[in-house]
Amino acid sequence: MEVPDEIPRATSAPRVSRPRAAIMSDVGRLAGVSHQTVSRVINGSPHVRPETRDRVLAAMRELGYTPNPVARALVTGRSNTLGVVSFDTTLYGPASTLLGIERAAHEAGYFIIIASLKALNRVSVTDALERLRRHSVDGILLITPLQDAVEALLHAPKEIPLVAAEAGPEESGIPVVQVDQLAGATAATQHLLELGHETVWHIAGPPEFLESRLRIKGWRTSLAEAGAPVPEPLVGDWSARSGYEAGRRLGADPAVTAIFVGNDHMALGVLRALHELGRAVPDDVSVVGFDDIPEAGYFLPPLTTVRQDFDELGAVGLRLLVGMIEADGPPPTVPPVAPELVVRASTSAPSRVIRASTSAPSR
Amino acid sequence: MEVPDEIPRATSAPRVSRPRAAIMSDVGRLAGVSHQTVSRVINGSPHVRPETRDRVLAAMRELGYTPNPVARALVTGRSNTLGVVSFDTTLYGPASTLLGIERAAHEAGYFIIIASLKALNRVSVTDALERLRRHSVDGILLITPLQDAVEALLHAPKEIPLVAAEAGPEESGIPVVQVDQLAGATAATQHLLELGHETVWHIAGPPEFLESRLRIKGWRTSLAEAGAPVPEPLVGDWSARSGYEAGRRLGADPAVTAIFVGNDHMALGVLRALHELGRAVPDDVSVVGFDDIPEAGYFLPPLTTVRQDFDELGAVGLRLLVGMIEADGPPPTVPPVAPELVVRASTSAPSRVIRASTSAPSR
DNA sequence: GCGACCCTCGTTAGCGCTAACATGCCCCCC
DNA sequence: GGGGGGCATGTTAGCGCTAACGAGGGTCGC
Repeated sequence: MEVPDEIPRATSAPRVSRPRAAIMSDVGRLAGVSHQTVSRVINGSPHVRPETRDRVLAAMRELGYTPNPVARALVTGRSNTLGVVSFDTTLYGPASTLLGIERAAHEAGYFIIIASLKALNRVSVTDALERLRRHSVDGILLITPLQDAVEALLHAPKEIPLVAAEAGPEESGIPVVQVDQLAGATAATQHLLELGHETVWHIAGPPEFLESRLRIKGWRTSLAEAGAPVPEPLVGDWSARSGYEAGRRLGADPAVTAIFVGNDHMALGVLRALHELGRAVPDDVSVVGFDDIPEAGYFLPPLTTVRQDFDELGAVGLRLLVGMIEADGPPPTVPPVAPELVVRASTSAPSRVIRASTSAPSR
Repeated sequence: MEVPDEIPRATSAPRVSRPRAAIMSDVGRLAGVSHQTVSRVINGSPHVRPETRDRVLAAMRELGYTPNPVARALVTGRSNTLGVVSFDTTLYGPASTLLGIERAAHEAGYFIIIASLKALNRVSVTDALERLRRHSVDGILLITPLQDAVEALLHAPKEIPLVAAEAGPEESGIPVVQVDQLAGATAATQHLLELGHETVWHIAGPPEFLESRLRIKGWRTSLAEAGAPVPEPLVGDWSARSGYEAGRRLGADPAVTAIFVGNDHMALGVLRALHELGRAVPDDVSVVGFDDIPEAGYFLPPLTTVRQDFDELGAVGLRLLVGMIEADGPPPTVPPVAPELVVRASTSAPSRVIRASTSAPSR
């Protein structure tokens, strides 16, 4: 090995790695081969004699050598790094998806580099894509639940593999992974309808979110198919606070006996509003949420909700992306991840049906 | 400009960037200077005539040139990328801290590359550090709330700037940013004591977590200082479920009138357990949480809790790290982020004090 | 028995950039 | 007015790696 000399430097700058890390030629020298042969061993070339390979491997071990990914990226244009464009938010969905992505990336041997955006619009998404591309990521995964982002994707560069998560229909030609929102909303609405409720009210998420629209659509369709009246949906912003406010309004109307809420956090606010109004859940009003956050089972009462497996979603997205990168073929279409209705204690048959000012026993 | 030729390739592999991205020499050629001058312009060297600079800038714009960060990283060893070692979990604290880090990194012009770990132990942390280092990150931020991780840090490489978040005392000589756990636990406990409770029970987080220990310590000290009896703390795992179980046990004891819970999620479980046991909150039992998650204000009843500004914590940590990288000096000591007691509706004076089997009015 | 061919290596040339030195050139001073 | 000293630039040499080609030696065929 080289002398790990301790030459006192004139500059006080703490030079990185005093015992400078071994490079390929060091390994080659120690193993008595050229650096190129070392490269062959590392990249699993078949044209290396087994005993040479062993010598190289031993030398690598002895020197504690690991290849420099940056140098490799410079020449190959590949970096074993994936970009994730994420909407800057604490929202449960994107955060959990990110987690699933990370986990799967780690398993697939990729690093994740994150570009988190304050706003999701055409300019910011395009910019993030470009920055990531310049960092020579091998592919990019987008967590882009907003309509505006979809528009940016229409003009996305074609040279780099892209996968969008939670990004709605494949208008952009970019492969999409998503949870089946329609199925989820339908399951929630039908559950309430089957319980005997005359109709189901809805507190939706912000209209910019594709999920909001899809859930509204699923809810509305189910209602229409059942011949139930379709009330005007209220709109929240996913927060418990907005759910609380919507809950106060809805709870004041005695005709309301069943509410399908756009997510669990808003549902929590609804629960509190209903409690304050003296409306018992589920006896007076049934409530269904969406997401199945880990706490949902501990609400008062435990919340019936639609489970979205974000972790799985992220993993599916990542595997699709890695597949596109490594197989280099056309992206396969991935079926949406199925949501699951989790029935707990916030829903029951209506004890009575009150319409406007008329009250009558149900059925 | 070169001819962006469309030579049909023998290989069917979709070669990246057909109209190959401009490089420095392209810009130089167009501006009539050498590539080195372009480099000078980019790096803000003062030794460039203003009109030359303008010509170069114009050429860059015309070609849509952006420097290749990988090539730059190879030669400088710096990449404008920061590594984050994060405990693989959905825990609110680490997740929020990560978010704060991202936000601040973006502002500081850095990318974040994440190494998320399944387990936090010496081997995994050391390995993550090494992998990140090889990717030539400029610095590493660790979100390592576990004791085991601290031990790994003791043997961390010294060549690369490191900052630990939520990592307890600076045993390792690595600068740490954290929320003042002792102050938070003290505030919670004293609040309950001042309300007139004889003592305060505690449901702690897992003992591997440094925060758990610190909060126990703060709680215990406050109790001791007030001359209040110190009950044995129960132990949960941060989940609502574990809080529920601990709550069932504690709630069954009529002597328990005040509980300081290690985090809000467990507090939610406690609230449900108490509700099931017919113990009113706050009339029969007061409950204080920790974290102030966004939903805490919508629990039934709204939860009194200790607010930790994780977002700020992440930002502070990142700024410290960037400071270390760019100033190259010794890391300044950063004061812990102050927690804040948020009083809501889950705490009140005890309506009566019941000791073991004796009942007597409070004071 | 000799050319064709494959296997196993080595040598060379970059990837796109920055660092270090070299080169003119103008200005200024004694 | 000639040399020293900036200034603005160009030239060269890498960073550590892979790709492309080349070379030596053995094997096989006819």
